[in-house]
Amino acid sequence: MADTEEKNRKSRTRRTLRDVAEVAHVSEMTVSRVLTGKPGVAPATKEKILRIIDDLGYVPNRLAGSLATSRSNQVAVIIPSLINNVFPEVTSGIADSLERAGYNAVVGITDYNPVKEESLIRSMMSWRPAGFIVAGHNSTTRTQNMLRNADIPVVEIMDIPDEPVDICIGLYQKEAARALARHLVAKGYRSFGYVGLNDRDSSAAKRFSAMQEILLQTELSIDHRALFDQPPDMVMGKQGVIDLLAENPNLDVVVFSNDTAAIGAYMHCIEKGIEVPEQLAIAGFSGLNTGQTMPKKLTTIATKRYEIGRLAARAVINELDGQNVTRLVDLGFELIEGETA
Amino acid sequence: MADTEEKNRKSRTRRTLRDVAEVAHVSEMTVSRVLTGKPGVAPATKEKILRIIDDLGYVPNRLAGSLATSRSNQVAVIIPSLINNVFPEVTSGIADSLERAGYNAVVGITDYNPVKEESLIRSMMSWRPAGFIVAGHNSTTRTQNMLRNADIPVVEIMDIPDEPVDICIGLYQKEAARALARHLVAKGYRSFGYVGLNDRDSSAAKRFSAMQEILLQTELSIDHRALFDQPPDMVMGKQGVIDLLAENPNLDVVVFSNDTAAIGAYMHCIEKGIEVPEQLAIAGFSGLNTGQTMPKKLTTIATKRYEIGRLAARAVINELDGQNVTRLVDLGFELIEGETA
DNA sequence: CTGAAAGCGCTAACAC
DNA sequence: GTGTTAGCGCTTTCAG
Repeated sequence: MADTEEKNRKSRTRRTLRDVAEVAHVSEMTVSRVLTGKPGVAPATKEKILRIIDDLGYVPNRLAGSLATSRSNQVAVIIPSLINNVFPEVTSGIADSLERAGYNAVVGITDYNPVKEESLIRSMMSWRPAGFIVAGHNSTTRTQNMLRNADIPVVEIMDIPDEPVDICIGLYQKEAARALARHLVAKGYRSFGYVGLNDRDSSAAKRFSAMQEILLQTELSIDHRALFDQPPDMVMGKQGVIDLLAENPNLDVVVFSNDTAAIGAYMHCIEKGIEVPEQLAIAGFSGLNTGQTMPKKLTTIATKRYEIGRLAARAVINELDGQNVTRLVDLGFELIEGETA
Repeated sequence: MADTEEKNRKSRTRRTLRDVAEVAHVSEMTVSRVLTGKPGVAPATKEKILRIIDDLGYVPNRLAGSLATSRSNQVAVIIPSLINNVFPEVTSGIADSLERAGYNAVVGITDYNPVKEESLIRSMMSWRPAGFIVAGHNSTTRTQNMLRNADIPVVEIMDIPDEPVDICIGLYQKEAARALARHLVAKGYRSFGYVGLNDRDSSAAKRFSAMQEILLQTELSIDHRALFDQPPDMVMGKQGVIDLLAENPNLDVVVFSNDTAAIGAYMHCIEKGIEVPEQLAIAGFSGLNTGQTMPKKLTTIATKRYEIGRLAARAVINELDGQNVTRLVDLGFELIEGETA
């Protein structure tokens, strides 16, 4: 217990630079220099100041600092959901990478709601973060404008949009969806079902229409859909497949908007003795670990989630550093030809 | 495109209250009143100001605002990891609940590292957040002191610690672990294995020792452990069970520090034709959806993750509002007697 | 209903 | 090496 006098009583008013300066018999500037690691402070003074800072339990006030410098170490991160397993992974990549460079992530969750997204971004903008990383592009026009007019790095991730605000890092969702559709057609499936979140999830919607396109080329189409109002988790995947089979027992294959839902459906099949893929094939999207650890590996599209996050954070940092940053990074995807489709 | 003059050129220097005030021919104070929703502004003036704000695309600077008021709408959230499925769920609960009250979550990830935790908390503290929500208590003494001396609400979540900093919401991990241990003993298992993260995960460590205590009462003990250096995911759960069985093929039951790992192990058993629970029983911890959707429901301890998050956020908000807040909320746990143990 | 003055805690830009 | 001055953009307080 190295408490100085004040014991554990919560200090009514926090200490300031001034307090430190007074105790050290130096000016505030000198303390500031020590704090910001600026050169030009005598080693002895520096040491004394550091000791006093520690003694006093002084914590700098970055509100004041940032206001004065108009620089911040906070990076705003906007994601649709944390329940959809994809986003914790990209967020981890972002947070790890930011943290290594002394930045913090301020995470906002839009719940796939464009209105929420807009107000969230507006609110975060008011903290004057160093940059923005945005996943999901349900963006309203106002959101787009805000991002375009922000004089800070903006990185869009996951889906590469048609008209990027600035930097973007991810993959062409449509291409990925097409690859999956082609694979399924080639495998000989003919009667398609789909389970996903409703149109709020624009990335998934994009993928769905891309798959339709491909199927139509061979006079096929996804005729049966089970859409939910929440990001599909395992329970919904299961429910989705039940609904679809009730609607059309002859379904060949069901595509799920994410792996988690697909896994739920697969579990259901194991339980009910439905042979996968002989009786019913299953395909997901994401390439989560979970799907690849199942007794039968899930057929899916693997994306580089952690890596996307990591690179997005790097892009923000490098852009702030004035380095040359590639505006568009396509990390691609990998079709995992598993055993479920 | 409702851009006023400046088109899409990024405005070099952001607009300020003053800009708005000048255009509106009023003082900054009047604009400020409108912005903060304070009464005492003529409806006409108010309307005009609002229009101008919109035209100008003015975004308030909360750094300045917070500095002036020493109030903030940011709540710092400290969690060990986003990969461990438990934390996205509590974080969702927190974010949802905060957002509804106009607050934002600033999420920091400690990676189960006390040193990182300390520096993270210090860094977040310097933003003068409205409150702190902390999960995981690997806390160093300095961390504890920082939190104790912060004159803002601090809520510890998940595990109820022996010496709470202030408010805490969660469950007694030890009790939960004991309940599980008793169940397994009652079921007749005698040869125990354990798979988990190493001691960095203090909650899991706590649970482990609590289980040992119970087992020792009947002259049993967990003799075989597979510890990893990362939060156990499915792949590790699988690897863990392989390692343990290699070490001791007569193992009755393996306890995993989380459901995800347990599921990985279960998948392995299905694959290898190991009968669960006849040949090998499996138990997890958390009660994730995934485990309960498997063909055989996972035996585990269910915790109220989303709810803990939700209540933690409410506690911060209510405390800030000066309402009476219960200092200790035990949300308990539920032993799920699944089919795997 | 509106405005003027002072200051939140820090740092940039100069002096010395 | 160190100090002084002037703000960053907002809000509080008090006047009118």
